[in-house]
Amino acid sequence: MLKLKNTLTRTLEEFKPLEDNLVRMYACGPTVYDYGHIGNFRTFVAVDVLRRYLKYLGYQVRHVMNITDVEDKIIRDMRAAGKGLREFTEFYTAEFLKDLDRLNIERPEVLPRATEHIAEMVELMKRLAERGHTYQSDGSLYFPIASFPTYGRLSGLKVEGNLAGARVDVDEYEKADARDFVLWKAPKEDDEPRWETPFGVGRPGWHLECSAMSMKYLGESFDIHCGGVDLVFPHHENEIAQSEGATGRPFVRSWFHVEFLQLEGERMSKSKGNYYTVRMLLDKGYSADAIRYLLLSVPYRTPLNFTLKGLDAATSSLERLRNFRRRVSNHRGEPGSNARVQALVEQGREGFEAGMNDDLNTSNGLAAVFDLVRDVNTAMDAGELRAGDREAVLTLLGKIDAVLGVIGEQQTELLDPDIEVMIEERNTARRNRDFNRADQIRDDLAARGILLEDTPGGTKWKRR
RNA sequence: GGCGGCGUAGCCAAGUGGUAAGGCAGAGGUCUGCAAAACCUUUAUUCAUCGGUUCGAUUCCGAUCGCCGCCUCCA
Repeated sequence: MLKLKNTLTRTLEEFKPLEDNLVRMYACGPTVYDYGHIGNFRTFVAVDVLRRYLKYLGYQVRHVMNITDVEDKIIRDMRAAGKGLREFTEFYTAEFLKDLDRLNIERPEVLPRATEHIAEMVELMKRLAERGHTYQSDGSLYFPIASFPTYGRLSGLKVEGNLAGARVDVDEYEKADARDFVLWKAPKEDDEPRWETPFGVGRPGWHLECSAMSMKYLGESFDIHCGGVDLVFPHHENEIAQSEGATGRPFVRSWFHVEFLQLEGERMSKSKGNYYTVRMLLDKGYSADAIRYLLLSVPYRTPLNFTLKGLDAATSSLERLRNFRRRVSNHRGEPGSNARVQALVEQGREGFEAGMNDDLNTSNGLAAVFDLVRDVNTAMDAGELRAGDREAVLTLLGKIDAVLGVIGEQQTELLDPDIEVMIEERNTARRNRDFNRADQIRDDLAARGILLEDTPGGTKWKRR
């Protein structure tokens, strides 16, 4: 039984969808004005592991992730780039999607763009206006938090306390109360993107987008809402106020917040150059799989220290998993199965699920996988693995990797004929105890990225 | 100042009121012509520091120090 920690209640709760077998989840996506960095992608990988594990458990998943394609920084940077809004945001949206693919992050079922949902936002504002949750000031529309008594429940920030004392001196808009937030923003300059609405000309506030789009695609109440911890306040707090203010119904059952990532023990900072994009790491020769592995190897609610040394370790760990699968695949065993090995497989499955069920504790899930690797390797060394066991191990490994998404597809490509010839020539040399010749061929192949292993079942090869 | 996360071996880290998972790296060994892969052994008398509760605390409580996040449309 999957248990998830819920930021709203601050407790570990048994997960059960509101509707039968369907899980409706929303994740706050990127603001497309620049390339994403690995801190951003920690969150998206964590959400991906969540959705994949839900599917592993047999749920159908409807996952929505917004693309914020109109916002202050976008406007600032598109001007600097001398581009139009659409042209500018399409570029970074495409780059974002490429990074999702590289990191083997499954596409959400729906990827709505804010600028394509202005009508829904207007509808939402109408409902809020009817219920007394809006006021107009200086051409913009605001949400008065005094109209929503439970404001602050998610973040635990007391309205009378910190919020009242928060710094508000450089506010650009006229608000009745410094804590109120904007729903619809009047343009500040002539060339800003804008839309005509009954609430005036302007563009949407960030919070409004997420409420409008999540409810459009998932309904007024849904199961899980995801995002980085930094979004708890004010973004998610405001989403709750807007959504529940408009519908009078509970917005989200469970809030899933991913902790921050540190880089080499320090805060990530673009201005200090202390950050990595996926592309930057690929250019350094690291694999996207290793990046994904490192990002998901630490439970999502724990701070993660991302280091290049850690990436090396992740690369080696992945290598171990792949070697294992290759070895099992190549294993020739007697027909039938061995009860002891079958028990190991069952133990591995249970261990993996126990870890994942505990609020997606991937550290413990992976520990169970590595225990399985060691125990099955030992069984193979002892000649205890039979054909049925091989299938059982591979099946389990496949199911687990459908969640982790790091091991990847089994290598099935064929070698070039001339390489086959070289391997054969080397084996002939070995039989004749001409080891100099044999080692020379092995070195030549290694230079071409083909690594050899001499096993009792013959010479095996792998790339890289 | 308020709220929250964290501080465990060289590195990344799990964890529980009863005596420290897993991965990487290191050392020794088995196997191998040599490798590779794999396996075995080994690497924290100790879990930031100081007090307290307890038969017993890394795990609970208090204080202190340090890192990170939010309180400003930043994952």
